[in-house]
Amino acid sequence: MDWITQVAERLRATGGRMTTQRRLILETLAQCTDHPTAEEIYQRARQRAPDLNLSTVYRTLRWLEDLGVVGTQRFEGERPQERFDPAVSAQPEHHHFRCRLCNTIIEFPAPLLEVLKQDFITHYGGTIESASLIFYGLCESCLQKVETYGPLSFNPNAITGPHERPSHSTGRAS
Amino acid sequence: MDWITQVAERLRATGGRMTTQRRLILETLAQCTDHPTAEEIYQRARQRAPDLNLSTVYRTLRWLEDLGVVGTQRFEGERPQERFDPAVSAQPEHHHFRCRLCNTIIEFPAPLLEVLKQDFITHYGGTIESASLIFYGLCESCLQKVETYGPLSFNPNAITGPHERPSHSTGRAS
DNA sequence: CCCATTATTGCAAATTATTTGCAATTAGTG
DNA sequence: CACTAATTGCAAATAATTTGCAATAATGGG
Ligand SMILES: [Mn+2]
Ligand SMILES: [Mn+2]
Ligand SMILES: [Zn+2]
Ligand SMILES: [Zn+2]
Repeated sequence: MDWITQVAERLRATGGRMTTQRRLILETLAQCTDHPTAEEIYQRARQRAPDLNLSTVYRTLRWLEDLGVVGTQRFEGERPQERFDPAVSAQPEHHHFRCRLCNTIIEFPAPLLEVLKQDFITHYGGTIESASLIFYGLCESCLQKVETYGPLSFNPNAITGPHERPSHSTGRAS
Repeated sequence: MDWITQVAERLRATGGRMTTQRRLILETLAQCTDHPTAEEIYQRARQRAPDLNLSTVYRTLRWLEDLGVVGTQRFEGERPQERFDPAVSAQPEHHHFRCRLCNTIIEFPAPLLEVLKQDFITHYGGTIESASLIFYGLCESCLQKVETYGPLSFNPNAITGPHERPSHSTGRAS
């Protein structure tokens, strides 16, 4: 039984219905190797069903989030938008490195984190149910480029557009 | 020389001006022991200067962010709003635990994280410039309560209001 | 296979967080 | 004290996400 059928069954079990849209979104997610935004998932899915609606994408994603089928991530320095992580079912506890220049994301396991969790609990008590660890820096390839060509002051892959926060302005004229 | 004067000097050094509003916001931040949102900082500061404007708060916070005087944090399960961290200058590398029930945040140092960073770099190369680690779970006191009274299905301290995401709804009637 | 029930969709409008343009104000400088 | 550029307040723009509702479609039973 494949992933989609599995999810579908969990859905049915709670009185939910498997619809064309949901199947499409699941198929789209299954093909992701990245951490797309709702909008990106919407655009990818829409290529096969142009009348799919963004609300449906959001609703489906929230539902999958509740089911633990997708995770959500927010990365610093980005527009305040949520990114979805279809990989959580495959690798339940993985963490993220994000390159400040090319925005590449590397997923990695961190078994050592358990020690940190234990450490915390010994000091402060309580329980830890989940953890989010994000490293920010330069990926190997960007590091090479910087070493070769000197520091880049700009982000070559930066998403541009209004409502960005490129380098701070208090309003003074340039 | 106190913290505010220090920040003020850094500001001057780049052609900035120290204004009443900025001083007020800095004083407000200096008194924070938590991780307030822009709105919260605005409300606290406004008690002393009712005509302070929220835009000014945002602009000042972004400026402080660039200076590395405040940090920003986003916690899972919250409204998608940014929280500001006035403690970064005092404790440059500290991390966060957030209680799922009472929303308490505990700050803690994690020197062991260096090992994890090294581990990562040995595997994938590149460099790590910063790291964000957040633990989610139950704080000691909530854990006690749960053990005594049984699991609470609701969050006693939850921020409520529209645009929340309380427990997922696909739109079906209840 | 068709019907009834009700979950789900598409659409448009609402919400909320954050940013921005601009004219009026003000800090810093001499 | 006057000048100039930085900053503010205000209102409006932007953008991500959610929601109400009528129309549509999935499921289960007859
Ligand atoms: Mn991932
Ligand atoms: Mn903190
Ligand atoms: Zn890179
Ligand atoms: Zn607690």
